[in-house]
Amino acid sequence: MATARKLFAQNGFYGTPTAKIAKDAGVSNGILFHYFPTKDHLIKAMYFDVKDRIFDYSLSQVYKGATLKESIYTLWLAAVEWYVENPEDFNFMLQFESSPYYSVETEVSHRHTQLTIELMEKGLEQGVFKNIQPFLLFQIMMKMVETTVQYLQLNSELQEDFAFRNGLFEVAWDAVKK
Amino acid sequence: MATARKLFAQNGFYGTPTAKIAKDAGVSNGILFHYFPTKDHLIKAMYFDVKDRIFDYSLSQVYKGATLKESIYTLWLAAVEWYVENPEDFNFMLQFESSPYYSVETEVSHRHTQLTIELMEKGLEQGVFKNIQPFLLFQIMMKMVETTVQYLQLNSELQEDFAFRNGLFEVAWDAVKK
Amino acid sequence: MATARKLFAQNGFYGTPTAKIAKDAGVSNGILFHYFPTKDHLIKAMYFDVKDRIFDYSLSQVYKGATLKESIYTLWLAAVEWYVENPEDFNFMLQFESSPYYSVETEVSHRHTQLTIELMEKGLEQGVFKNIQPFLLFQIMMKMVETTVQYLQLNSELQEDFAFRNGLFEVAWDAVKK
Amino acid sequence: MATARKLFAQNGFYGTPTAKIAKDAGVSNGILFHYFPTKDHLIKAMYFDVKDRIFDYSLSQVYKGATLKESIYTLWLAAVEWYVENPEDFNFMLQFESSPYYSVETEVSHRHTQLTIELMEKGLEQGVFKNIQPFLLFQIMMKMVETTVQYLQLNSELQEDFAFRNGLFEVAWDAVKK
DNA sequence: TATGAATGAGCGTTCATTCAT
DNA sequence: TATGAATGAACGCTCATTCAT
Repeated sequence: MATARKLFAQNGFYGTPTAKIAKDAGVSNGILFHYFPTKDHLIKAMYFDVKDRIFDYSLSQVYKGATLKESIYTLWLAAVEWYVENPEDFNFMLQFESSPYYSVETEVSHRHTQLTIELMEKGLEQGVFKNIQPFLLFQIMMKMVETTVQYLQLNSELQEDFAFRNGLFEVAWDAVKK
Repeated sequence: MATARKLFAQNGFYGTPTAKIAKDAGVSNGILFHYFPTKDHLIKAMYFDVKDRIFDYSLSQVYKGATLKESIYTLWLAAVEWYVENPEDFNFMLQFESSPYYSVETEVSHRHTQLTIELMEKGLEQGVFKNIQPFLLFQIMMKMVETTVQYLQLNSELQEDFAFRNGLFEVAWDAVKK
Repeated sequence: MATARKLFAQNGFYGTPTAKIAKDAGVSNGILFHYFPTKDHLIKAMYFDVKDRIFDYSLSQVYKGATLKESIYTLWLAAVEWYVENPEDFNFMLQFESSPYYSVETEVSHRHTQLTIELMEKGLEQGVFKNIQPFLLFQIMMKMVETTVQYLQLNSELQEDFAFRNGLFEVAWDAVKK
Repeated sequence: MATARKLFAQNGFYGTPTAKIAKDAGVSNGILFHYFPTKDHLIKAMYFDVKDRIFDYSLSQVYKGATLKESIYTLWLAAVEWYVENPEDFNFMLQFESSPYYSVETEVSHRHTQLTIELMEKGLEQGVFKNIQPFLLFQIMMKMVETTVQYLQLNSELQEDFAFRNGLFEVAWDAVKK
């Protein structure tokens, strides 16, 4: 999957033959299909793998006793940082989410999405957010992650500029806060 | 191009053979390559075509004497409306922008982008926006268009709800305003 | 189809790659699938082609005013001769009829089968045949064709021995006659 | 071999991967090649296995002191009955005999074939058969077995109709008798 | 400007067979 | 004797592109 990630990032799903994935990974062509019955299965499995790793990283960043805004900030920043550190993951998700493989159901089923949506619901209860469905709030926040990461990729000198990131979190926060 | 748009929306760039485009369009396989030397040329031409049509529609909506916020609102709403009315255009752009065909240079070269960025610069001069580069402001606004259209596609009963759209414009506006 | 016939006879359906058929036929790999959407379509088309050619040859041999036995003899002998002259056709049919492609419905639908069965029905009406369903009578006769051709292939010195063939027709005739 | 027989009957030699045979038999993929060095060896071994079992069954049916016709009848009927009871064996033989695996030499080498041919030779000596080589007489009889079994498979309501079978033996007998 | 047959490189997948354990 | 992961050649089929007409 690591090899596939790299190649997909470089050439896209369709520009990457399974044979090349196997070759670059130093294994035989056939064995790929022993673990993933089809290329589509591989791609879907990679989606969950990325989501899982981001989720694990995010959990490692949150701490007990944080306020709601702090928690959301931590999750938001964790996603940004993960994608900046792992641009292949970012590129993969971008492709995946605008491909026929993606569905909202799949996304919502993941714990990372569920956790974030729960925080949105809490914010709605506390009256800190605009009156918008929690899934849409989630989407808005995540699109800001996307925008931020894309901009940081184009302007790599800003990648160490924490004030910049924090500024963009405030953009996201101002968007959803009442 | 209309046939290609429909097929690309249904099956993606890679899932749509040129032969099928030609067949569905009622022309011969060969003639497609008379007008577009390669499939890539077709795709790029379609990108500019969508952009052009959105731009024309947007211009038809703005009016002299509008305030800055009104102008931006008009442009923002025109994009949302266009994509809601022409979901194939939306689907096409989504695919295009996360494909290897897309580049920032291409996007910036278009008059639609340039016009919007000029408005962002004006807002910065007037001190109504946060201190963020105009291209990034543009991106944030456009991502909110994307988010809005996607949400409207999933919840089609909201497509006639103008208050909903206006509310989401305020979300976008709050994001960027100082 | 002629090239396919030759290769199928040598190596069987499964031992003959479509690429080899194309190459031996002096055409490109791809064009094969322009005329036959799949290898299976090619195989089925070849079945009807063989049947058609045997039928045409058989019709050219029968003559007006022949008695029932003469007519059946002519048909039987035409089949034997055709297969002896065209061993690839014979080999193809042998493979086809014991493959999943074959079905009784397909066979019965062909004019060659229908014509032969009609003669069997006439024989039943005239009381010259044993009381056996006409399709089974047809099968018995055809199996004797098969047996005869196989034996002639193994003993090629008999291929010019018309007395031998006639003798085997009498075997077939004795089998079904009352 | 029992599992292979079932799968070959359903999907043919080429439609049945060795992996599936092993899996359905509840053993590992590799062990198959411990007992049969190649798939071809398995198929050939299965051929002899079917022949052996038919031979054993046939011998259990013949009795001392039978006339020549009775002996032949018993052998013929034993073959028909075996194949009706064991359609997978029949299907297997049909495929095998029209495959590149089959050769006359292999067939003649089997005791079942030899025994039957000996009876044909005895009949020729006694002057009850037409003047035809014994191997060809054998083939004619066996083709009638084939025809009979195929017809019984298509018309299963006839499977208990012993008069029908006997009638078809008479067809076979009339074919070869002088 | 138009047709559609022809090309051929390339791809996803299969599967008999091997091999380390 | 047994496992099942690993191999890699091979195959059916696709499809962007070319070309004769």
